[in-house]
Amino acid sequence: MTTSMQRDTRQRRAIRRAFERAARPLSPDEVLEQARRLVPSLGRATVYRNVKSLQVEGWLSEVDIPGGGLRYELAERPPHHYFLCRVCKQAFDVPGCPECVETLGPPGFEAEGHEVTLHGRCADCV
Amino acid sequence: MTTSMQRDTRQRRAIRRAFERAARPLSPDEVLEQARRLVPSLGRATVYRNVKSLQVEGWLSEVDIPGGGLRYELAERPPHHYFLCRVCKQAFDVPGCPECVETLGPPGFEAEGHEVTLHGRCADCV
DNA sequence: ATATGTGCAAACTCTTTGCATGGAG
DNA sequence: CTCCATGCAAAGAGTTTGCACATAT
Repeated sequence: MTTSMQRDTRQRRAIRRAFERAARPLSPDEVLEQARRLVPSLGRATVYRNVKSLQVEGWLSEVDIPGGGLRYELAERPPHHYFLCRVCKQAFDVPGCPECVETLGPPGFEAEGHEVTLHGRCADCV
Repeated sequence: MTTSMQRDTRQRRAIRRAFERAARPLSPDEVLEQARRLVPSLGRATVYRNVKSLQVEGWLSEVDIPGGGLRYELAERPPHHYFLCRVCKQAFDVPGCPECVETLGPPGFEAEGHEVTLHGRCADCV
């Protein structure tokens, strides 16, 4: 079981760098592609392991976008939602959060959180 | 390529029955379990093929719930959203749809639709 | 020096596809 | 009787894990 990841390796630095440079949530493949520019020999499993451990440390948060698979982004950001482009398949941040949402739950259900995802075409794909 | 499915088989009837009886979106495994009560020999691939073709016919619609994988439900229902219970992993319908949501998109982005998912504990798991 | 992280390959989960057989029409 | 749909098993996508070797400390 891998949860600690205390050592500062080239691979781990390259993965962190990818997120610091990205303005949007990244999929594991996007992280691999970006980080391989710095460490070409980087393996897929290392990306998965580091993304998982950076999550446990609270540095990354997981974003599950309907129809878009898993993504990750810096955890420090204020609560917000996502826009998935159906043309280029990239995910973007949407600032703000409609307060009204959690009151929708059926009676007797206890809502602890919510996700809102828009989909359509991004500014570059319109 | 399977898209037509014009014959009325025992398997297909059992799969339709499962959805007609369900009050909530069903995962492929839930469909298999329900439909096997009527046709024990039913195979997984048949569920996937029929669910796909019932979708193409417009009888089912696909529901992709963050953290909950793919589900399907009768297409006839009015637009609504979902509640995923983190304890029993079942998905439930949430009536209504906050109008405010699609205006959130960044400028230049064209939103064509949206999903809203609540998560927490359902009435049975509170 | 030594324990931890990496890279590869195999295992796993979920879904799709190829093919011979069973059954709807 | 003729094709189409089924069931099985193998193949794919995405993710996780076991193990020997490399390397940060």
